[in-house]
Amino acid sequence: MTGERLTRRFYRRGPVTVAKALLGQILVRRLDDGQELTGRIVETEAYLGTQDKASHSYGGRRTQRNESMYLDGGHAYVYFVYGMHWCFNVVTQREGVPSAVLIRALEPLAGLDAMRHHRGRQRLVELCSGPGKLGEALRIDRTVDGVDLTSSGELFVRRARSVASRTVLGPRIGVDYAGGWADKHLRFWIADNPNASRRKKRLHPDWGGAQQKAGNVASNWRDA
DNA sequence: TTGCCGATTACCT
DNA sequence: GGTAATCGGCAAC
Repeated sequence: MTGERLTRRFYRRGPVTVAKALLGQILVRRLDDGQELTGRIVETEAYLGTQDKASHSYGGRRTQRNESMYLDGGHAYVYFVYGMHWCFNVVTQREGVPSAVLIRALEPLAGLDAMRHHRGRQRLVELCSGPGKLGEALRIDRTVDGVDLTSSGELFVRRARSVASRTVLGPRIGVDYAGGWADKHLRFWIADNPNASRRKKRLHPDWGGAQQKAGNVASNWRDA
């Protein structure tokens, strides 16, 4: 019933590996009243750490806000953006190595009515199809920043029976300020899933709107 | 359907 | 004082 939970060993790998492996897994949020809200992870982004200009830990930056990125793999890194949204990340690699995976979209599975209430919207596809949306739908905020996903009862990732799906990759979203790092194909999603976040065309010679098969990721980026 | 823009605030320079 | 790993509404086409 509860299912197997992803372990420390899973999260301690590199962010690209973890970002791809998280696709298809089940994010579980248990509220104070015991209700379980769950969703299948359908879109992720890898943030490589100190060398990655798009990462909050670029150049070794360490502040009160991003402190959780320095925790051991398997902890939650939750931050506040644009004055109104909470974004949920899974910390990867070892303590002191500030890399993470942003969970960008879910396919809602359980607790749909609660999610609708939290979001103030009815349509399934509008509940968790974006990092800010899923944060609101699952009531993820500063209270779960730094939580250990390998032991917490209120937030963790359940291993799915099967994660067989065609996956694709492309540039990360909203990181245009990161120069060349904005164009690296470090976003991964399950092909044709209606719950993936919707973003329009991106003009860049390496991108051009085409999708690459995730199997080609090794030729672009891989964990050191 | 595409694209622009305001909302709103914690945190950093 | 400026900006941000976003979202949703609205105008124009």
